[in-house]
Amino acid sequence: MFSKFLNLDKEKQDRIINAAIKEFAEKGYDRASTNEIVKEAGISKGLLFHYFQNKKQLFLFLFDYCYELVTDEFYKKINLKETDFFRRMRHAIMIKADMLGTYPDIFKFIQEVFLEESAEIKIEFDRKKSELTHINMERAYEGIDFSKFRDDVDLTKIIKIINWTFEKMSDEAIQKAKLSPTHEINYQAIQAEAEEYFEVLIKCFYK
Amino acid sequence: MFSKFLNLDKEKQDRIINAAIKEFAEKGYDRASTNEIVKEAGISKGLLFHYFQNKKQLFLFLFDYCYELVTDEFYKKINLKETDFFRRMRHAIMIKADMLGTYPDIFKFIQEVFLEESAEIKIEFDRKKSELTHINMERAYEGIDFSKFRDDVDLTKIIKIINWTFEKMSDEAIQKAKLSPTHEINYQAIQAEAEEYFEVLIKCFYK
Amino acid sequence: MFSKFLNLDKEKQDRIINAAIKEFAEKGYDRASTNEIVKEAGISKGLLFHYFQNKKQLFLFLFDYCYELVTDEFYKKINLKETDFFRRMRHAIMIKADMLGTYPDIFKFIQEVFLEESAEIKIEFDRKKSELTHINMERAYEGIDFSKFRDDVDLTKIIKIINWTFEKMSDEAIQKAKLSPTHEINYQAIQAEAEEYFEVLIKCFYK
Amino acid sequence: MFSKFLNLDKEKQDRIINAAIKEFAEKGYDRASTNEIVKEAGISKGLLFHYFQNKKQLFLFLFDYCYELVTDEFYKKINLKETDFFRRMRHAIMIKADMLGTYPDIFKFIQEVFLEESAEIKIEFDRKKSELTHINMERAYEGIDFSKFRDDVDLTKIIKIINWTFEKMSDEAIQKAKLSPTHEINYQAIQAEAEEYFEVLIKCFYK
DNA sequence: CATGAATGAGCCTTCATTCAT
DNA sequence: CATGAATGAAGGCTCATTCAT
Repeated sequence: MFSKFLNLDKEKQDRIINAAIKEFAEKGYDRASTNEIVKEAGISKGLLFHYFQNKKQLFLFLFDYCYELVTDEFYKKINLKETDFFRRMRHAIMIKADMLGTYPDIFKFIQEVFLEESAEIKIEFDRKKSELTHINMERAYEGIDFSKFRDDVDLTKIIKIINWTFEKMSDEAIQKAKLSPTHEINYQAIQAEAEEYFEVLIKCFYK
Repeated sequence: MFSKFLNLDKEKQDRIINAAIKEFAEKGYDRASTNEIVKEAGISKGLLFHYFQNKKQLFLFLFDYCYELVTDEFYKKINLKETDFFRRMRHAIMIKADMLGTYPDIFKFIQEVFLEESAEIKIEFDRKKSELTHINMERAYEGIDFSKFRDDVDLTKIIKIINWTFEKMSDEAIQKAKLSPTHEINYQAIQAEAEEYFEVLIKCFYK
Repeated sequence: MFSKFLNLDKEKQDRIINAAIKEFAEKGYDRASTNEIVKEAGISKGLLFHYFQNKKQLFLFLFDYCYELVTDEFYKKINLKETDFFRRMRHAIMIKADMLGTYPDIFKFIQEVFLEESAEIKIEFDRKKSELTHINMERAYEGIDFSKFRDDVDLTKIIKIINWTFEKMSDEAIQKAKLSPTHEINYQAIQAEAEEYFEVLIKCFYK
Repeated sequence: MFSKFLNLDKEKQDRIINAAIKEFAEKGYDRASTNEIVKEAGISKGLLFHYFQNKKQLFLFLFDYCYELVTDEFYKKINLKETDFFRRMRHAIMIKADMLGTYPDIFKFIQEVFLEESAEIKIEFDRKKSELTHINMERAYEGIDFSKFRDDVDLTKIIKIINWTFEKMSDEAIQKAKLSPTHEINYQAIQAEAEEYFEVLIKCFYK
């Protein structure tokens, strides 16, 4: 599919990828301009469409690229030896926060993908997005000691509730950041808040 | 502000409102075309801008319109005499599911508003959206008997977790519907799933 | 032609005239909006077109109105007993400067008329404009003692040169004002400069 | 800035330039339609904005283009060896009259620029225009023998008066032409009139 | 492989003018 | 007289995509 592009020298690939991610992250799918992308990447109009048939394909490629990059990085860092659910989750959250600092554009792009409702894009992405969500946390449960959870209720439901809690918590943090004057996310505050939720969840869901 | 428009005969108002809601719901703010709206509404280009100064104002009006309609309807139906948290919530979910069937475009539009990231719209809407979210459920807690909840953990956190759980559950249902061939939401299945979560939550969060 | 309009009560007439002059003065013929005029005048769209068939007729009416007002005022004030050409001219310049302070919109409007090149307006106004120019100064020569001018050259040419000199001088002053930050015309400086030109012209053109 | 455009083959450049100059000359900045320009030039809508970011930039380019063309041509033809002020000026006027015949649209466009009051254009052009005015004649004074002028009055004022005289004379000629049925300028008549003014000015301003 | 000129439909918005009330 | 809803052509401009070179 994108083999032509992948045969390019890495430096040019990166220039194009970064330019495209930045533009999509900033403006969203519809408003993103291929013109701006080629200008930023320093390549010609035609070339972009030579490698990626059209805007949609480019977006699709970028999504897969980011998906892989983020997931790889995450699993390289996560400690699968830690068997306590909450300690593992705490670590995962810290890793995510860290990556958000290292690859802000990529995260903004991914966030953009999740918010993107552009009709042209929606259907084919919805499956991908739900996959990614599942992986985001659930794949990370390898080796977890689930026996600590109370066993009078359905474990999978508890896990879902916990995940949803932290997803919503981070959504709220992003939302709050958007309303603040600096638009900056206060990671320390999030961490602190997360700890408080950890406490509640442990009390209610552990034996 | 929109007094000119509101003095129109109801039938024409509705034609315009419905056409606009449909277009925005389908395509999102950026891609929605005022051309399509006037064509669907059967009015002239100029008239739309006679009533609503510009696209943004139209969107704003529509948001307020839908907000009011949905909220009014909801509070007319909800039984504030029911003091049990989970029974009240069960009722609220049923009402919402009902309204989703009655006003599908309006709900799609509201959902669109919440996903909307168009730079032109974002800032002024973010506040409105967060207000609406708060109201959506929290205003509905009037008269609730909170003494039933365990008191070894922060009550507000529990409430948040519960709300988030049902929000995410319904998000997932919508998501699932979009991936199905008919795009139809299976309300019965949702109801059943909700009951299962109710059970878990009651067990864990009530005394 | 405009008898319908002239039968209105004076107050309404004035509201309309002032609103229209202001709009045309500010934006020029093309960019001036009849919408703004009716809004400012507090009348309905239809009424404006009831009195003045269309935008062009309104502009024409306004021109005649301003022309008359300015000329009347000027001849009321000018002292025709003064027979010395330059003293008379000095007085005329002072009167004009005065009126510019009293009726800034009207003067801006007249200036606008002179600069207006809008194809729709041009032809029918060119004659009027050249008439007005002639009157502006030349009608004011009644009773002037032209015997003071040297008689080895054509008197009419001298008069033209003198008029042109002061016209261009004031054009330059307006131009200079436009380039300054405050956009304000420095009348004292103009007066002073005029005196210097008077001196030159008297030396060269009087016997 | 306009390098894209300047790399085009000359023939297409000319088609665009001529179409644009003609449209602006005829209708003025505001009323000029980019639609008309592309139609006349036989190019697509997009292409015009590919070369010139927007209408204003196009106008700016055209101004510089005309300015250069006219000035270059003028200084190629003027004889700087002639030291007599009035003989030099007579020559300059003849050259200008000549050029007006060769490039009527360009001159109409330049005249248009000078009359242009469109708010969008005004500020950035006012400086340019005043520069051009200064150059128009004053740069042409190199090597002039000013000792022939009477020295009991300020020389710079005399020069101004002379320039203004010929500027106004030519304005009047253009004005007269516009009122005539054929719209044609009678160069012979202008020449003759100019000679008469020369006589007056020489008598009054030379020693 | 690479360029960037060229396309043209589509975008939102403005506007003078008309006409039923 | 007076209103203001209604019209629809025209405005400047953007954009993904194509194609001759």
